[in-house]
Amino acid sequence: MGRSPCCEKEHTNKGAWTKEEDERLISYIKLHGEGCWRSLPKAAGLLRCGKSCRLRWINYLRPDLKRGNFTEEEDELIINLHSLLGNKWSLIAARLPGRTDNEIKNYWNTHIKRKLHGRGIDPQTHRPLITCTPNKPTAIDTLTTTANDNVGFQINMQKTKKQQPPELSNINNEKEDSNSSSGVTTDEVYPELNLELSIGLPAQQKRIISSSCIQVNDKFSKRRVCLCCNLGFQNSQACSCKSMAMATTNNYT
DNA sequence: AAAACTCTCAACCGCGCACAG
DNA sequence: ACTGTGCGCGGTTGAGAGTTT
Repeated sequence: MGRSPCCEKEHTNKGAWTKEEDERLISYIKLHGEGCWRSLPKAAGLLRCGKSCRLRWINYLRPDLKRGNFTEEEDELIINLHSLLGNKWSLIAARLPGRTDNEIKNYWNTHIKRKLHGRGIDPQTHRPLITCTPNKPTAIDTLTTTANDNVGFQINMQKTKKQQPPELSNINNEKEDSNSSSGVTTDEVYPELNLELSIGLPAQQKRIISSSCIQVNDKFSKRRVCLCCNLGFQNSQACSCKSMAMATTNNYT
């Protein structure tokens, strides 16, 4: 059956917005308010997809947007929030008035990542890099990131009703401490932050065997897979599983 | 001067979730 | 319980600006 398209693509403009389109959108939203994005383009006389209108408004035309460079304080706030929330750009943006998720995401990818690498910190894990060269993450870093992000932790964020601020619960102190390179918690630096977060083990599907080994239970088989071995680090310092066989997809039931 | 290369960021795309019927 | 619709999110792309050769 498939999903119905969000708009009739053959009758919509794409690419950069013109001044006239911006003005139409602004004046329509000033008159009628936000919302009902699907029907907005037609009502506003725009040959645009509703999603495109929403994005243009939220990321560029909204009057409360703070344009211009990020301050040092904003930088540090983003870094701290990212260490707690990961790539949850909308949650991060919700705590930076006047900034959009898209803006923060772009800023993260173009500036902050580099900044953290310069400090010797892995931007994904917020842990010190184990580097061969000063600024580049190694395969081991990638491995650690993969294991921690995808297998080791599952971040549970309780979703709430629309339009309400997200409710996250119970910051895991252990994680926070390990991520805080200065030893100062986010609570101390940003007491006004309400970051409720809980972290738990992932459900049944995958289980950590050792730091680099995961157990994968899928509908075909149960098997152990060593990420180190798969990346060619078997029998090295990076790999402690001492079992090349684990790198294969042999069943381990 | 211009070609090649790099960087930035606005915009697009596809997916998942919530909700109404 | 199921299905369709709309919205919002995160990842990715690509045009254009800036820089280097």
